[in-house]
Amino acid sequence: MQKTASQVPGLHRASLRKLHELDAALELMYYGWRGMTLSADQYLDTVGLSRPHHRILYVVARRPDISIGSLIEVLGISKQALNRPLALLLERKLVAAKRSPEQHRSKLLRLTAAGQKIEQTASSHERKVLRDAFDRVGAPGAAAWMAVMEAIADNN
Amino acid sequence: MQKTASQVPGLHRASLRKLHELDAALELMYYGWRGMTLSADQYLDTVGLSRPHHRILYVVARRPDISIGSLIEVLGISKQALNRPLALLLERKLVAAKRSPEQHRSKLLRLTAAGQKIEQTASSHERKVLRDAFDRVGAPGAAAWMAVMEAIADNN
DNA sequence: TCCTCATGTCAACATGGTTGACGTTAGGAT
DNA sequence: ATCCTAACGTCAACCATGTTGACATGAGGA
Repeated sequence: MQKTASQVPGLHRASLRKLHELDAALELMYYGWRGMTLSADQYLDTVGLSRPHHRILYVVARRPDISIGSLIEVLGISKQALNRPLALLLERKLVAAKRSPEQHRSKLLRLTAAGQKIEQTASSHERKVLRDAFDRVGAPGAAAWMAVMEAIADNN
Repeated sequence: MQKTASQVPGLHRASLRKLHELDAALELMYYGWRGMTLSADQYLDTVGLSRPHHRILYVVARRPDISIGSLIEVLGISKQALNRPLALLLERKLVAAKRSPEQHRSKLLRLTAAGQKIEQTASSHERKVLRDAFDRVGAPGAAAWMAVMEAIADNN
């Protein structure tokens, strides 16, 4: 025994001594990311996909007819890195590619019905975690959370 | 040209159509994590370390005399995965290991002065991002952020 | 003495990324 | 018509971070 910690180590919020006032917040960012993506990742695993596939599905769902080049730019990865996960999505017909009639150079990507379903299911797992948390603190708390996250995200 | 997006793709907050009310929040979690860790990762890179090394330094700083086994448990990785980054930290004398006099089986880990310095610098980069964000929304906003993140983290 | 715990270490593998190089295809300009 | 170039495809080599499995070592405890 002597497993005082969690059964799922690494997802457990370890009790570490706080050396600075903001250490708790720092750790919350880490565990928050984990907490939001955990159930979605578990679902994705059941359909043989993972986070990079979900990232592609998420973006394509919100930018129908996006080109490969734009997708690379939005995701911030190289075309070679995009190649494998996207090829799988195309092969499994979760994403469809067509060449536009006029701009025949570019490939335009769209989700198929099956792809939409998986994207919605995976993303809704993440949204549910957020919704439950927001419900607990009310609209003002949620707005404050958004404001803080925007400040952090735009840090650069 | 035609680079309407960022110079550092992937760190840029892409403008995606919002299919759901919580899409913005979902994306903020992603970009928030990036925003918090970006400058720390850049600093770590200058000293030849990366995120896993920082994770080790962070935990050991807050649990002096932690054993290898406990460290593995807190980090949630296998001993083999811990081995390489920890070996580097030991070799570079950022972490010191001693066997305890009574519990001679376990190795006890501590940061050296050099290790402490690097840990503090890296972590303070992350804390600065948080502090600036909290300053912008005030104490109540910061408290609300913490409450939401706790709810998300404890989702499981 | 022997079992077991804590640790170390090797090998094989998966995943998600990188750079570099090169090929194809099709518009657009001269 | 020809050539340049943009958008995409693809191969190879590599790196970092993780995984399991197997096995070795060293020291306490029964």
